[in-house]
Amino acid sequence: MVTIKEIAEKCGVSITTVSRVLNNKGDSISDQTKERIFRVVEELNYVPNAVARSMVTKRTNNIALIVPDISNPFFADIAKGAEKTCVTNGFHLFLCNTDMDKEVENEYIRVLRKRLVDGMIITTQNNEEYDVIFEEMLDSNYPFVFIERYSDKLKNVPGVFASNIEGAYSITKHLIELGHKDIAFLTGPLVTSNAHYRLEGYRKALTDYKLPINPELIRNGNYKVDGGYKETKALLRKKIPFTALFASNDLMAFGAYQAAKEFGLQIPEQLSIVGFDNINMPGVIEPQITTMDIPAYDMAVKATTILLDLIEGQTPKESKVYYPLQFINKGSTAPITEVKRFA
Amino acid sequence: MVTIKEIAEKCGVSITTVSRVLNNKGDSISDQTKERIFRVVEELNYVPNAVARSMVTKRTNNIALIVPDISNPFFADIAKGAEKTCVTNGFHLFLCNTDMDKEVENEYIRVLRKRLVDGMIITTQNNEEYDVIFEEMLDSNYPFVFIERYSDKLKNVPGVFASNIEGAYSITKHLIELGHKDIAFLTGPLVTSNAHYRLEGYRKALTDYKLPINPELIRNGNYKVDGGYKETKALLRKKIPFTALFASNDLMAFGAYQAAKEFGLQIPEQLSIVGFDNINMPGVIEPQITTMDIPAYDMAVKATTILLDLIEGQTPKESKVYYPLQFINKGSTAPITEVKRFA
DNA sequence: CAGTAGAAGTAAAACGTTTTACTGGAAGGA
DNA sequence: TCCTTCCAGTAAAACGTTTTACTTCTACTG
Repeated sequence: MVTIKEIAEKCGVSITTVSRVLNNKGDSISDQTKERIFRVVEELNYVPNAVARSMVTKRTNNIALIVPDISNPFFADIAKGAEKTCVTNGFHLFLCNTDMDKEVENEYIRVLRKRLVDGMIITTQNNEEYDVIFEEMLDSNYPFVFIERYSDKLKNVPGVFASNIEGAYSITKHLIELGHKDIAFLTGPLVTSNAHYRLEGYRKALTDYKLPINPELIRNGNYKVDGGYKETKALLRKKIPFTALFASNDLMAFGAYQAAKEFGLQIPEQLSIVGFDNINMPGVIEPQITTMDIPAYDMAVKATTILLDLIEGQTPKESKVYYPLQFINKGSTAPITEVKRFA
Repeated sequence: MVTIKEIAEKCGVSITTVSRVLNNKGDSISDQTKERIFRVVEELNYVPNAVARSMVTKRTNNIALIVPDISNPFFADIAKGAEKTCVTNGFHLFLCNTDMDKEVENEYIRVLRKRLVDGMIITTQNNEEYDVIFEEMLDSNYPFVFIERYSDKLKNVPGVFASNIEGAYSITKHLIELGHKDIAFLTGPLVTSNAHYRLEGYRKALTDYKLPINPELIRNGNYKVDGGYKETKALLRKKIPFTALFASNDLMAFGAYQAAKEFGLQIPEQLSIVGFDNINMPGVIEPQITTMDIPAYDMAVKATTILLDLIEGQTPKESKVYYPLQFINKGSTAPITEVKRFA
């Protein structure tokens, strides 16, 4: 590797001069010298060592985004928002995919925290047992931001959140108003706060409308297609009657749809299905799935902005932001009057 | 930030000792001292600075994977394979998503190359104009590997490739053998080598079977759903008759499917559709789309293994690997005899 | 008792930059 | 002529580690 020293030698100047020129701080370096340096840099194909640079500047200009499942378009949107914001601010984004594995998530956090990136954005996956890491990071003033990860113990961490309770409430209400009484619910992985909140919204709606909560209709999913499929199959096999199903995210709703189809059910005539997230999926099902839109991209932009403020040492204008969700009717629900109940 | 120096002072030992203990090189440090050091490290919440460490070891133990479109499940699979291989080898993977933007890709390469990562895996997106960067990297011995990116100018870069020509040939042959003569083709972005090869396979099959190549049936897509949709719509609107459509990847095939459905076409009765990649999509369409399976995960594992070898300074056993593809019939094609030709 | 080996540790260089505080000389002004 | 200012540039410290080569002491061997 060619270093700045070699450039300096070859140019017959000091390394200070080279450094200055290369960093555009050469207010008092003659044009000839500058030119000569640039020429030699080109010639020797010199690439400054960012690691050495970071050591003295204490900056990498990189941030990391930790996501549980990059194949979920919801997180792909988050990634895009974060990336865009980074790029327009001279930062770079490293994406870290944990595959919903706590250990992997933690390992990433541990590694990244060693100053490899200037800060991180962490999405979902709660793992209370590891909250201590965040407390340490908070103590040592390491900049990080949450997206959709809430913990009472970590109230002071800036974050960006969807109004999950309200969202789940309103989509459940939609089903109730169509006359549904037996509404199945697929949770997300209960290690995440949003999975809890969505369940809470569902429960609250049922309670407010004086409908019983049937624990048998509530099943634990994993926010993935296969989970939605499996749990719905299980529900259908058990023959507990239900006329609507609320999957905590769209991916599971897809799985539920598939399971229902295989069971020969017409959607929405025989079964209403709703999801959550409003992900942009190429899946060409008909009808598409009614859902709650979460402004993932905007949330990511906001989270990144907050993080960058933190990195610059500024207190961000808002450090906790809640986003309202929007009901998107795509036709996968129907009034119960039309329901031809399946056996 | 607490440094190794502070730990050393608080323990009343030299920093050498601390470093040794922390790196498990303390073959000759007494157990008491070790224990004391660990206690103080814990107490002060010391996190070694990876940047400083990297500077002397010249290693980061991180590699980067650059992908054009992380929302494409094909690349999500690649990412998983790479990540897995990294983790089992004590490395970490940073994912960089370029959104198919050459400039962004290049910026990433430029930044990463400054020793922020020990090497990189670069997938698709050719941009000949920038090949010079790779030549430089080759010259300076910077470790990198291609997945599905081929350039004659860069023959010496190790890489892992799908047998695109053969694959495209055989799936086209499948259509021809069903009696199709007018087979539309949606290309990928022609800045990628694999888009070219798939087109070549298609052409070759037509030629071998003495079928004319109709340029009007070949349209340039972008490997995304919207591209498949748009180009298929355009084809259908032009009323140039075709009875089969070969989309260069599954994402575009989804778009094509959607377009065809909107046109009221039955699939496969009125239009046979095939894709490429065999991505694992939740889209619950029926029939699913016949495709060529590319062993993305395995390819990524291989590419990562090669890269890690390179990083360790070993010459990898194989530095250019071609993977055969497998035809997967999912029922989206039908013999032409059944085709009720659309107007 | 001299010599040696091992145990437990240390001082200092090195990694490749940036940055702070300085220097030598030329030009300009009084 | 002397003083000041500006220009063009430099030396050296600093960043936080790892690593090489060394030291000191104790215990053991013959």
